[in-house]
Amino acid sequence: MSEKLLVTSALPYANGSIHLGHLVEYIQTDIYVRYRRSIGDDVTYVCAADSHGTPIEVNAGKAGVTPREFVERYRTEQHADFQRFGVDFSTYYTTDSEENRKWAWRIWDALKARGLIYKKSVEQLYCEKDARFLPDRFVKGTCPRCGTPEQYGDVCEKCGTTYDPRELKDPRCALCASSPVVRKSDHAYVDLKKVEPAIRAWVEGEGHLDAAVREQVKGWLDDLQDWCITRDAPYFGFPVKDPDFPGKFIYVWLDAPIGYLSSAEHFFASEAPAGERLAPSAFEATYLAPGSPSRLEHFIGKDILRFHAVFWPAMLGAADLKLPERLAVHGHLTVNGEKMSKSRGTFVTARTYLDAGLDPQLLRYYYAANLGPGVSDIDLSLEEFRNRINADLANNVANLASRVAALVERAGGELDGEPEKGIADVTREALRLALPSYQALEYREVVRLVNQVANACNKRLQEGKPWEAPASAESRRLLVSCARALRAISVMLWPVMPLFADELCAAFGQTRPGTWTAGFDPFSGPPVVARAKPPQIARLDAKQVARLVAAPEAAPAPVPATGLIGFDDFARVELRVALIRAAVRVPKADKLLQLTVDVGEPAPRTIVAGIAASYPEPEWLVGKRVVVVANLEPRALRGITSQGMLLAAGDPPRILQVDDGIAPGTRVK
RNA sequence: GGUGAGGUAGCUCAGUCGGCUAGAGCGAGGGUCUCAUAAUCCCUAGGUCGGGAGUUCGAUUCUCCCCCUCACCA
Repeated sequence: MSEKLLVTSALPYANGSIHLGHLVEYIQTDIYVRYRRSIGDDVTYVCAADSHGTPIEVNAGKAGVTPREFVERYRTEQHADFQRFGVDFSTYYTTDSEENRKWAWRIWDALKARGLIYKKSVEQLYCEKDARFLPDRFVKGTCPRCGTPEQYGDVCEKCGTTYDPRELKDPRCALCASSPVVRKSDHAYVDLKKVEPAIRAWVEGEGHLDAAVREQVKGWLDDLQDWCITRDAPYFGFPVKDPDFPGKFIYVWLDAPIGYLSSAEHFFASEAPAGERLAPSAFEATYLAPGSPSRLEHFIGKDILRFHAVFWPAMLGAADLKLPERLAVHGHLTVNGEKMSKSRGTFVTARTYLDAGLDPQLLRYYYAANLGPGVSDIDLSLEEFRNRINADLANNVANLASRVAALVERAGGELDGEPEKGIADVTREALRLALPSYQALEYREVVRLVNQVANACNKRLQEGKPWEAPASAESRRLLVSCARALRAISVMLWPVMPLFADELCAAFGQTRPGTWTAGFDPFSGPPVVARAKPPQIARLDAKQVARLVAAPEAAPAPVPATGLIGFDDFARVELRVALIRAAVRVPKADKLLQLTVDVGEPAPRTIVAGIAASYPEPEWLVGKRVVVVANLEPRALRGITSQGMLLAAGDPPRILQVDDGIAPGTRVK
């Protein structure tokens, strides 16, 4: 009965922080994964940082670190953010891995062996100063149609015209502002027309795509354009091994989806629990081979549909791998009805949400309440968010739990017995309908069902007035009915709000079934007791929600009038003990020393400190222990990236030393 | 310009394989209980189902034309 699934969310580009728009997808996927696990399926949920491409290569350079370091920083941050929102990946790997290199080369070879790759010479803009070809978004110029200046190389924001970067008037390199020249280069193209029938068969296959999406994709298939899969150096990515394309790199969009496979392979080979590991060959036989006993499901946003519905099946098919059982496509997030925008302050990051003091489960609930299987955008209206949470969770569900708990307490002892028919019918029906709704990604429907059950209970309490005689047989029966209906709510809501659901069940001494099946009956089970206070959902007020869209670039955190800071402010500063390994003067700088310090991490850090005046012989510092701010944003001083700051005092400043007994890396509290 | 999706109560949406008085939740107005988080529960919306034409005994649901919104593409 139980199925094996490999489920993926799109791989976030390791070039920025996670925002609420990303979270629509990861929460949608995570809810599905949890639903599947709760019905007893064996789900591996794979994700990774998409680590290649020109923007990463360029931005790493600007930050003064290697692309690999740059990517790793974002990968770590992204993974932590996802975890805070309850997104339960089996693994969060990277596309810049040996496994992925191997898979990318294998798929290239497969495309080649099928005769799908051909060479074409193309003209592109080339910046002689930076010695690189310029991708569309690295060119700025004047729109050839409407004359608007400062437009990117692919599309005019003003008039919406799309064009070739070569058509721009006064093109400029976005990096150095010099004028690019046109230069030719040979590139590899995939001849998609040759595999069009196979792609079409998959697209039209039952259950693979939502109807509206399918129509969209079929439109593309009628006029397939070939796909360029190489890029010129400098590029952060895998080199092409094929001797026909010397010096070229594999385009990031070829190796990104391959990251699904390589990350899963990596998980089974080295991260899975000991008893569940699979060697690459066994993994492939179980999850990737045609006819293998598992489902492959991808969740993506509509913006990357073409890559997943056209290119990806072509790649998999060429490599004799099975095609996905489902491609679930969602719409974008708007905030207060508009595209997220930094200038309007509606570009809300995961951190901003958490910093506003909001429970991540509330966002999960709101998304669930608005998510269906279609591609329509969902809007995070602050007003609606607040209404939804207050009306459904605080007033209806959590308040029901709260009143039932108080009454169970007054009824005394353990309660058991047959439920009231009315409540039982509504509840069983809701459970029955919730299963297929989850399967169909109709989370809106599940949320509706949950509220229907809570509403039926609230209504009966109002009629039955069990507070007048809590210990009477009728009251006890009603309370058992409500407590167990809450158990059903816990089961239905668990994929959306796992912590809340677990607490809800436990509060009445109830349990969630190990496996939620159609046969599960919430009305037979352990007796109802008032074991713990049920979980609370505090009503949100407008002020709290408004913190999400606080004015952009707002004044630095307002210091309270007293000049005091809260503990939280202090806790955000990560102070650690560091051991100085080396210290040298920074050339042409009177005050700066470049220090190499050990802060208990695998690699030492470089810190530039303005303490040279006090230490004419920098070597004296070697072996000393100091305190550094470890989570300070890296900053370049005199061309050297300083990864932190050390505490010093006086004028000229001298270091604050630490006892020898304290190990490098120890957190200072 | 092409392709695709969509336009139903103030808001978010459901629905009709053509048919009795077109539904839900939220918001708003009025009332109610007091176990509960000023929560619950009850009543109140009369919306040309984007516009027009056609098919039909009958269309919001089918056909055609038009308008508008969104997405993708050239």
